[in-house]
Amino acid sequence: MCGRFDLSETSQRLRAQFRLSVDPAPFISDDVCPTNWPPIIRDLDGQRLATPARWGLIPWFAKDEKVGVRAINARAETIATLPTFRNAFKCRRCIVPATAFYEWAAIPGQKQKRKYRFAAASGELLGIAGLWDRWTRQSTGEVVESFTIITTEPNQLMAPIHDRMPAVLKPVNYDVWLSTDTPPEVAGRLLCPADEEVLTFY
DNA sequence: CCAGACGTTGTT
DNA sequence: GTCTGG
DNA sequence: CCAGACGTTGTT
DNA sequence: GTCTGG
Repeated sequence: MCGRFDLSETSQRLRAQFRLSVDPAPFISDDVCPTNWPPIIRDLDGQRLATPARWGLIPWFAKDEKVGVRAINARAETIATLPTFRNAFKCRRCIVPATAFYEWAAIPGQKQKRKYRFAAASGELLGIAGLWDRWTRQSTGEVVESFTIITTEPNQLMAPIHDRMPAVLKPVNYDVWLSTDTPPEVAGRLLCPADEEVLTFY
């Protein structure tokens, strides 16, 4: 699973690595949590932009935003059919940029879990597959954009630590993942566990 | 038919 | 123990 | 995901 | 909005 990550990059670096149309607003945190508003990457009106969204997807049909706290992750295996995610999977895919993500594992005999940090072996940013949605608060008309991180099976590096991992996209697939012209069944094939050599951890 | 849920993870 | 907030 | 709280009353 | 459970 993925419940915390690190995003500590300059706007210029974000723009370069994801070929954004403009520099995004600065955002730095080595401890991004659910309900925070990190930037997510989308293709909007022909531009590739990184703009803030709330972590924890609130489905457009939800009556209250509390629904979002339960949807910080979405299983790759079920996004095509679950009501909360299926429309987003068809036409609202995004990339969550991250310097690293964290996983925790219990250590036998110890009370506190150990935290592991996973980063790209290349030193570049990770592009994690996500879905987003737009929700309107009935009482005020306020529009809230939110997102979830897609998880998949662990690769061999992750397996000893955890039974799920975020779906890390290959840079060569960024365009296809973000394009609304890509059919969901094609997009779904991009959500496989990362190759072992892509990540390092400590 | 209406009412209520709509999710993942880890842990038991 | 379990829920809420970040 | 973890950290921190863990309440009631009356009013909208 | 749409599905599930009663």
